[in-house]
Amino acid sequence: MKKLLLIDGSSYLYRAFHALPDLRNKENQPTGVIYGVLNMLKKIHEDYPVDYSLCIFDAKGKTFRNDIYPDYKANRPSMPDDLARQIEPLHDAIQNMGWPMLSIPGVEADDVIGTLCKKAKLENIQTIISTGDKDMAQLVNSDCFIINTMTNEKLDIDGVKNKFGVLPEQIIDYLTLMGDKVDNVPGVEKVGPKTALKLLEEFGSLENIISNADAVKGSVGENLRAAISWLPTGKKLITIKDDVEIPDPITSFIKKDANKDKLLQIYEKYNFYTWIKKDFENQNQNEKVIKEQEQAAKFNNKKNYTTILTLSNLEEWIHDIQNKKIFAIDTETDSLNFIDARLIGISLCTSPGSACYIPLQHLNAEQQLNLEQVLNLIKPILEDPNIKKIGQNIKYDMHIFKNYGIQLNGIQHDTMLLSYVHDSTESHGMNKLAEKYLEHPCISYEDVVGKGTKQITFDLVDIEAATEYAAEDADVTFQLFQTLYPKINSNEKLKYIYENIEIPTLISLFEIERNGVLIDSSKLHDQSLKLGNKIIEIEKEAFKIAEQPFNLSSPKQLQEILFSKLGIKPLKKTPTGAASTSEDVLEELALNYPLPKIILEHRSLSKLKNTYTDKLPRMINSKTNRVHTSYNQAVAITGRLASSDPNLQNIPIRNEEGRRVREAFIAPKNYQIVSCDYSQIELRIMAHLSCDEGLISAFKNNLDIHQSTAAKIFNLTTDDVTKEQRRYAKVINFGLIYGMSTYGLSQALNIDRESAKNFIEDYFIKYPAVKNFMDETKLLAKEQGFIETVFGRKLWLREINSTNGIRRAAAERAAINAPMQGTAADLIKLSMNKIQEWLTTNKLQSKIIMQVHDELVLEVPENELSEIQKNIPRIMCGITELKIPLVADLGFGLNWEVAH
DNA sequence: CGAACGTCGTAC
DNA sequence: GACGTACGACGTTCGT
Repeated sequence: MKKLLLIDGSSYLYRAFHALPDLRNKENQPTGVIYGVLNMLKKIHEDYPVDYSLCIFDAKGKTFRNDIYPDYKANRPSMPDDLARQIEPLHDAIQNMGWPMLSIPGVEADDVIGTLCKKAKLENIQTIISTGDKDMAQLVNSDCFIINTMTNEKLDIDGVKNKFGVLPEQIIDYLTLMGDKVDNVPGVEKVGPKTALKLLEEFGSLENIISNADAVKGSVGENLRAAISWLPTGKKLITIKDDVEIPDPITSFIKKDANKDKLLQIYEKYNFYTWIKKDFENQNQNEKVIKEQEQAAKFNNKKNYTTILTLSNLEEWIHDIQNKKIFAIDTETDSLNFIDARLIGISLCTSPGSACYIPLQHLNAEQQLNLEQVLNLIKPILEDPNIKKIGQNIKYDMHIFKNYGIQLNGIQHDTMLLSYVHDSTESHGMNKLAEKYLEHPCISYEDVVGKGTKQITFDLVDIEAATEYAAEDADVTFQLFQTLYPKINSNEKLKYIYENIEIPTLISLFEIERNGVLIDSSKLHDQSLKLGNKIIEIEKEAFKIAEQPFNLSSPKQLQEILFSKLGIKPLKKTPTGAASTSEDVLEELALNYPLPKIILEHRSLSKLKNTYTDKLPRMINSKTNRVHTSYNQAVAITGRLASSDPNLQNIPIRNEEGRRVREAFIAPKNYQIVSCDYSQIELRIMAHLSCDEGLISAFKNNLDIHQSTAAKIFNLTTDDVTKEQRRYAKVINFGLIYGMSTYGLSQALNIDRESAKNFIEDYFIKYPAVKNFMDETKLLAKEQGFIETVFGRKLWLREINSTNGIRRAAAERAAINAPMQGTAADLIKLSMNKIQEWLTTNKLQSKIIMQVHDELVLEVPENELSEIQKNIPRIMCGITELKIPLVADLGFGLNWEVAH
């Protein structure tokens, strides 16, 4: 049976107008309805593939219903101008999409639909009506059902019966009794759904009700009798016509090819950039292929695992690897600290299911090959760039081999990074990946070495168990690669991110981590002593005020002292309902009480001491005398790096005392610390993404962006901007990047919400494209479930359509922030890789020693300083072309504090 | 005694 | 609930 889809375009119009934000293009023309209706049309066509389809709109002017009843729809306000202006362009767009469209004067869209519905049934064609209008329920029959696109509710005969309690053929009578407020059609006074249903159940039809009107008791009966003369007219108004003159046969309602040139023009004119990408770059194909592969993948459970105990066996494996030229590798060690870790064993896998484990430094082993001998034999294949390696977090294995003088070359794939690029929001641990993609539960590390106090190091694991565990790791890595790589390889953008950003970043990070940072531990030690003394003084003072000793770092005890003992009123609650003692609360309380101020001081000092001045010296490696942080490349969902053990990306800078920690990040003798950071990188990216002319010109003219923003929103010349006004503008600028609300801004600026709201409104008036960018980003995220960075990194936002408002709002903020934070992350990774490559090819002694999101820190021999000064900013600024210039500021000195 | 959680604070 | 992304210190609670 052929199918016909009839779309009530007019009901779409109003829905799009009210449901969507006031989107506008660059000429300030409203575009939300055009976007919304097209979007709904795209979706319905996708969800209901049919043979024929037609989109019907109401024609302009009066209809036959006005002749019957002059007050028909008389209560309707005339169409808002912003909506009316979008109708022509919308019709134009629909026609260029190739979708058949129709409007017939003198009747409503409903009547056209009703007529076609009847025609279709006669021609044995099934009809699907897409509308939100309940009146259409009268059209439902065994070959016709209604789909409400908004609610996804399907109304067939049973659906109508369930929803209204009456059959489709009774709907006209039912509605006639109730009347229709929206269309200004009266019914029987005081009769609503319940009463109408009851009457129909009793008498079956309107005619029967009328002829039995005298039998109806009470006020319902009175009202009914009063309405009798009206009801036939009401029925005429509510009945959808089925005999409209329609020029074309149903068989002519076939989708034509889209006029791509025109469509592209339209998309450009109305700023539907996301559709330009979607409709003109064919990525749907890829996604289908990926889905198929996903279903095919399962763990190959052959598990042919061998322990290598003889040289001849080892040589066979090496030979096999030389032939295959690609293999998975994993190392077992006795420590997570990559500098100190000793190599306990190596596992290799050359094809699914067959893997080996080479025990090297197991204690209590009956038999085991000699470490040096094995390393000498496999060194050539490990260092051969033409023999490709696959690993899971292979940066770690690179370090382990480096500890034995082996440079792991030919790094082709890292399954952790494949997973990260594929979907950064998932976890990328090997066991999780194996479960997800191979449906294979791995032996867990804890199963092998135990946990807690009973945990042993890997060298104490017996070789049989070690083989089962370690060989499986290599096997799983190989199989994960086989499953994951096609997902990346089939998508141009993700392939770019993986091959041109993440894999090279892995290598750069290996170098940076290996280089380490020189720390002046005696300086930090001095600072710790001073801080310790101050902290003791402060504690004494606090005890005096509280009239008792207590733990100043215990929020719970502090709550007790402040809010019970001293009787101070709590200002805020924590998410769990306890009285908050957070900084902003204490700050406010400090205006009236002495203790909060002391607590704040204590918090600040003990944070410094515990987290930095005490911790950093302890992290100095005794072999290298340097601090080697770990950069985790696969935790931050936006594409940023994260640093840990120790975290070098949150060293204090914002106040004097904290800043002094940076003085302990020093250059070796005859070296300088060089710091080069991108200026206002995220705001620049916002300017690029939003195409806002005001922002772009500010950056092109190299203005102080916060000052320039202040001048705009306060209507001043830049010279007249006060420091306070600049501060406000700065908070707004940063708030925007984070999707800050009026509440957030009011808190940050300590102003009332009304003023905060005004600030944001003023901002958006002055920077309209920014507003538009944010609305469109949110819409796009809702529509496709993810957003992309400029370079095509994909970030999924699964909560974006959550029914939980709080979660949804959080996802919306994340959606706004992600393209900016993520693009910035892409940029600095690209720069870092290029700089690392440039240093290597030019055989410079300078080393990158840290990355802090928008900043690269280097250790530079004095004789290379001028070359570094010249080239690092050059590379960073030229890494890509955006609509705004990139600016990188460089500083240098004997320590990081001076350099930055 | 350690794991898990809550709260707070540091960076960009 | 309210500003995005991280890491980590400390205290508390809970279960072994």
